[in-house]
Amino acid sequence: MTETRTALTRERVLRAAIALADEGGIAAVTMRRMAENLGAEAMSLYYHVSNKEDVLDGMVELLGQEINEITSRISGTPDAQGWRAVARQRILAAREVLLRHRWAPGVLATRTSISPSVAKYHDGLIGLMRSDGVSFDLIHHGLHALGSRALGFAQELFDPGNGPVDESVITAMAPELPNIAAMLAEVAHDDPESTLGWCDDQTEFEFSLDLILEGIEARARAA
Amino acid sequence: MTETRTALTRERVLRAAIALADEGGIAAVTMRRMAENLGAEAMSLYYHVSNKEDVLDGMVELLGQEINEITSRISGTPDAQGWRAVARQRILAAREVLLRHRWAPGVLATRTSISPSVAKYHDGLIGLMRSDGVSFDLIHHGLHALGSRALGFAQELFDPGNGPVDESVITAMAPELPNIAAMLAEVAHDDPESTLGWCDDQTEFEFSLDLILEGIEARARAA
DNA sequence: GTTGTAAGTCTTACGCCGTAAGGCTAGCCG
DNA sequence: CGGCTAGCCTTACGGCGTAAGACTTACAAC
Repeated sequence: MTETRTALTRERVLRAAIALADEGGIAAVTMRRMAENLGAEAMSLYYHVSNKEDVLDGMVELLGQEINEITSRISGTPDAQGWRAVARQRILAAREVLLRHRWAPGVLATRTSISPSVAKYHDGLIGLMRSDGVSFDLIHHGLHALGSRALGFAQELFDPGNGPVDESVITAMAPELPNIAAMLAEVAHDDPESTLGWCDDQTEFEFSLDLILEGIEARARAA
Repeated sequence: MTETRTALTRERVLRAAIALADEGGIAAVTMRRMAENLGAEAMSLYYHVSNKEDVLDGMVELLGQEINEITSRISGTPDAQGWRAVARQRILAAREVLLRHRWAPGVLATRTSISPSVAKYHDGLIGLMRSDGVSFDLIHHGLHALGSRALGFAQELFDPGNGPVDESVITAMAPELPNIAAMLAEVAHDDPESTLGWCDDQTEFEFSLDLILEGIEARARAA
């Protein structure tokens, strides 16, 4: 008569959250509803998840894993084609995942810490460009220009608020993120007196802005 | 002994909301706190504002006005300099306003309707480019590429969700927004069989992506 | 077999939130 | 004077995240 339910796990909790968000938007994700869908009580989730913010972090982490599973299969080493074609493919593949999880852009925009899987994704892009000879400095600016377009949508963390970049997160997992670590080592040293820490928002913004405005102008001239 | 307080108005309510958000982030904006800061009760606000969503809409509207007051003073007609220099100035000026209202990107991203003042701002940009001979088609793609960078930050409405663009909002105020109206008339007719309505997200995304990737590549070659 | 311990779950409760329903008050118009 | 309406308030409801702590099970040690 002992009705055995599948045991709760962090992953099951997060998958329940994602299922709810996929179906009803991020507002549909509440601790009570997650619990209900898992046949448990709201407070039981807190054993596997520290709070709701942790749930959102976890959703992003799983999302990143889903993206990496797909994009890692897109030729890590560009053969005949240069980095740009490969990057394009990966970004458009990531976009397809995002299109299945409409809640993701909004949630990504509110994260204050870096998701390991999302970091890994960017690490792959950096490695791709680097292997084709692009300088870390340009890669760095370029990723800012792409912004969240690198993840398949157009949205940028404009409001990090969290002060200087927490490099410890990156350096701690340097073995996993060799390219980010290498870039950080070089670019950070190149510009030690930056007013806003590693990434000067204003500088990055103007770089991107000019890149785009010039691109439009060039196309206008061509027409 | 009748203690006369300043009367509540929609504008005072919205300004209270903005003040709260400026100070404590968007989460600090609650009906009760707004009322308290105004020396009133929460439910009294509902006479001047239909609900909280309306408050957020109103905050964006005032923000747009603040931006327009500044950017409208930046040479509407480019003289010696081309459209690009003027657009750059306007966008960086808008950015400064955004930097004073850190809550704005996140709130803008969640709006489902178009704010008149923000529409007016974009109308100005369109007019600027058009007056310099850029085609509406290219302007249209270009604004998508800029995304929310046109407003001074980097974030794009990826998830309109609201289906096809509600053109009635635009056409209703065509006298106020001559350039948007003109662009819409031309571009919409140009591409009647677009699968996703007026703005094909995928097309726009790829246009922007290629613009940026090519720009990075060009700079890499130049280095 | 009994007991101790820890993991996992649940109960209860608190203070927030947005807002529905409707009451009070003051000024204006007939 | 009586009624109307604009403007503000009171009360209350159902939702939220989660703190505090009690219960239940499983298993190890004796």
